[in-house]
This record gives sequence, structure tokens and C-alpha cells, in this order.
Amino acid sequence: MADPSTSPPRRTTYRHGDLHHALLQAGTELARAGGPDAVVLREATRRVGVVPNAAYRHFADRQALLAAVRAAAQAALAAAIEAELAKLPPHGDPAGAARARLRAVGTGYLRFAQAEPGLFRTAFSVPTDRLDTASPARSDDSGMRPYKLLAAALDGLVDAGVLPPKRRPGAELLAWSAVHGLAVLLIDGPLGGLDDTRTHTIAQRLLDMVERGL
Amino acid sequence: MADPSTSPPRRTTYRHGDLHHALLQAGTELARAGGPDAVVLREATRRVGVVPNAAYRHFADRQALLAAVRAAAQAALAAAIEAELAKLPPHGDPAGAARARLRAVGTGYLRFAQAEPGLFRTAFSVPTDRLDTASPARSDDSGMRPYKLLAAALDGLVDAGVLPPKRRPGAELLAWSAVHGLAVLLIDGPLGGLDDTRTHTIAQRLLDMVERGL
DNA sequence: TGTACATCAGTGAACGCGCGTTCACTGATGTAC
DNA sequence: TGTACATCAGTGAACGCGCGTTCACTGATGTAC
Repeated sequence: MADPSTSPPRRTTYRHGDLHHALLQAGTELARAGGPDAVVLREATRRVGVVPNAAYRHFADRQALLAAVRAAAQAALAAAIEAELAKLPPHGDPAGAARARLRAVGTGYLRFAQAEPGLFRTAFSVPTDRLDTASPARSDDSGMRPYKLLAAALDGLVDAGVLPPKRRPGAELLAWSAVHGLAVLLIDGPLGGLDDTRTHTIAQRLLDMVERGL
Repeated sequence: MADPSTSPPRRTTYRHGDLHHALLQAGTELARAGGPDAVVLREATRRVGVVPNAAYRHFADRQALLAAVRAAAQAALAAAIEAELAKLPPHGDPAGAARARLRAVGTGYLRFAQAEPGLFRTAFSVPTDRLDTASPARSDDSGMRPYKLLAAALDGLVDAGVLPPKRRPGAELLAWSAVHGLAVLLIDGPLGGLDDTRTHTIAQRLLDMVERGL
């Protein structure tokens, strides 16, 4: 597991400087490579070149580190969607523009899932809620950024007169399900290794279905 | 973790009788309660009332046990779908019947996911393929049963003239994505604890979308 | 500007844990004669 | 029908592993006077 390609953890000062940030970054790399379970406190400190318990100056425990990594992964997903939206050329027709924006949200989502499966899985990993305990009011405000981007796109669809307002409520859940499902199936479902072009084709067909089906 | 409610592992005979089956069953219970990661070899033997290494007479290693549990979970999912199909009343109109069958597949899938989240997650857990290794030709014939049920329903749709043959190829992937995505979001996504009636409503809306969108 | 001292980031060593897995064994079973 | 023996399911003990976490510490920093 010792990867000589990662920067050697040499350090001349006694203080690290920004251990918190460094651990978060190392943890994110672990998540990138192996998903949430790979975010191992000892390994993160090892990579940073610090003794294991040093982490406790900056994170209450392993769960706290994982939570921070999860938040970072969620932010990265949101950024990917925003990047896709930013790529959009100006569009004369407002209806067409609204449609394009919704597609861009879906495309960004799927691109991220495929490009960063480990982070994607981490973004959606469930904190520690065991399956047997009832989830106690998930009042997490962060991590909603991707969801809000989707909601905004759907609002745009209504504003442009493409989507009847009657159909609007709950629409994010439907669109999200379809795109999320494809993402999951592409990552570790039976669609394991699909090349990018085929993925893109399927993604576009799925988005067609959502658009027509909403 | 010691659960006194589970049958005490008393045993009068030296031989167990059917350890293989008992371990598979214990493993499945673990998966039911905690998903694939909870399928722990030692705990399975503990529950069965047998020494840990006894498992190696019946399974090559932990992965083999997990694979058997996964297959069982996939079979259970298929059975849930088949049960839903069997519940279908006779339908005069062939087009309506075909549509109803597709909906039943989706409904059964979602019901199972909600009723048995641990098994559902286990059914879709990836063997040991690390994220970094290319998946080498997943030639697993079993585990396809749910998929085949979906494919059959879509074929029925074409036969009944509801779905244009042109749209048929690849349709299973689209329908599957939508339903699978909702299932995942319901289980450990941000839709954590939703009561059954709300879930059913959303499920029906999703199936509407799929039907219209295909 | 210089010095004393509180703060606290990182160290060193150790813990207990449960895991998967290996080894040489023992005891019941059922088959061959 | 009875006995010898091969088979092999389950035992007992032990391994090494990496993990999260706790403890008392040390050494650099920066602030108060």
C-alpha cells in the first residue's frame, strides 16, 4: 500500500502548518480511490507524514473526518454540475435554453459519477445511520447544493412554459432518481466498464426519457 | 452484538448436519441487517454455534460466503418481482395487461428495496473489483433474473403494440435506471424515512414517467 | 526590545478489538469386505 | 450381520494484521509584561 509516487511526508518544521487541510485532502484522495470505507484515519495521517493520533487535534474522530470528506465530495459534485452549466452556449429560444439547462445538470451529474466514482459514492454514503435505527431528522443543510441546482433547472422549465406548473411538485425526485440510478448502475452495477461514448449515448437517451416523461 | 433472541446454538450431535446451508442463512441474516459489509465469517459461525474455521469446510473464504449470500439476495429480489406479477388480476385489454406487467416489475423491485434494504444493497454489491482495476468481463449468468423479468415485460409491451419496436433496444437500461435510482434514494439517500403510502405515490409517479418517456 | 510563560500542535508508546486464516487434531460416519 | 478402516466435518489453539483511540509527554509558538 505504500505508494512511493505520493509526495514523501518529509517535513522540516515541528508544526505542520495546516494539518486539518492536509488530512482532509488525504482523506479525499482515499475516498477517490476506494470510496467511503477507504477513508481510514491512520492511512490519512501516514500520507501526511504525521503520527496517527495527531489527527485528533483537528477531527473529533474518524467519523468527523469522513463527514468532512463527504462534504468535499458533495461540493465537487456540485462544482461538476456548475461547470457543465457554464459550458452552455447562449440560446435564443427560452424554452430550448431551459431544456438545455436541465440536460446539463444531468450530464454534469453523470460525468462526475463516471469520472470520480469513489467520490461519488462517498458523497452519497450514509453517515453512520444503521439500517435498524430510524433516521432522526436529517437536518443537513449542506450537501443540498446539487439538489438545488436540479430544482432551479426545473423551475426554469416551468418559467419557460415547457413544464406545466401542475407537474412541477416532486419533479426533482423523479428526474433525480432516473439520473442517479444510471449513475449507480454505471459505477458498480452490471454496466461496469462502458466506454465514454456509449455512456454518453445512453445518458442522452435517459435524459430524453426524463424530459418526455415529466 | 450477542443477540439472545436468535436461537441458541446448542447442538447435540458432533456433526452439524447442514452447515453449508446454515452458514448461508446466517450470512443472509447478517446481510439483511447490515448490508454486505456485515457479512462477517466469524459472526456467521458464531450464530450457527460452530467454531470459526469450520466455515472453511464449506466456503473457500469469506468472499465465497459473501458471493453465496449475494446470489441469495438476488434471487430474493427476483422472487419479490415474481410475486408482484403473480398478484396481477387478469386483464382484458392486452395493451393494458402489458403495461400492468411492466409496472408490477417496477413495483416489486421498489417494494423489495424498501422492505429489505440490507439484502437489496447486498444484491448489488460489487464482488471485490477495486475501483482502479478494470472489470474483467462480468460473465455472471445468475443474478440476471431480475433483469430478465424486466426485459420480458418490455418485450410484452412491444408485442402489445404499446412500445414501438424502434424504441425497444436499450429500453431496459432506461427503465432500470429510473427504478433503481429511486430505490437507492429511498434506502440510504436523502429520502431516508418515508412512509409507505408516500413511497407508493412517488413510485407510481416514477412509473408514469417511465411509461410515458420510453 | 527582551524575557517568562501559557498554549497547544504534534510525539511516542501502548491498549484492546475483531477480523480472516492456518495448523495439527479428534471424533462420528458410512462403506468394503 | 459384524468389523476395520478411510473419509472428512467440526475442534482447539494460535498467528498476524490494521484499525480507532487514549495517555502522558515535548517542543515550538506567540502573547503579556
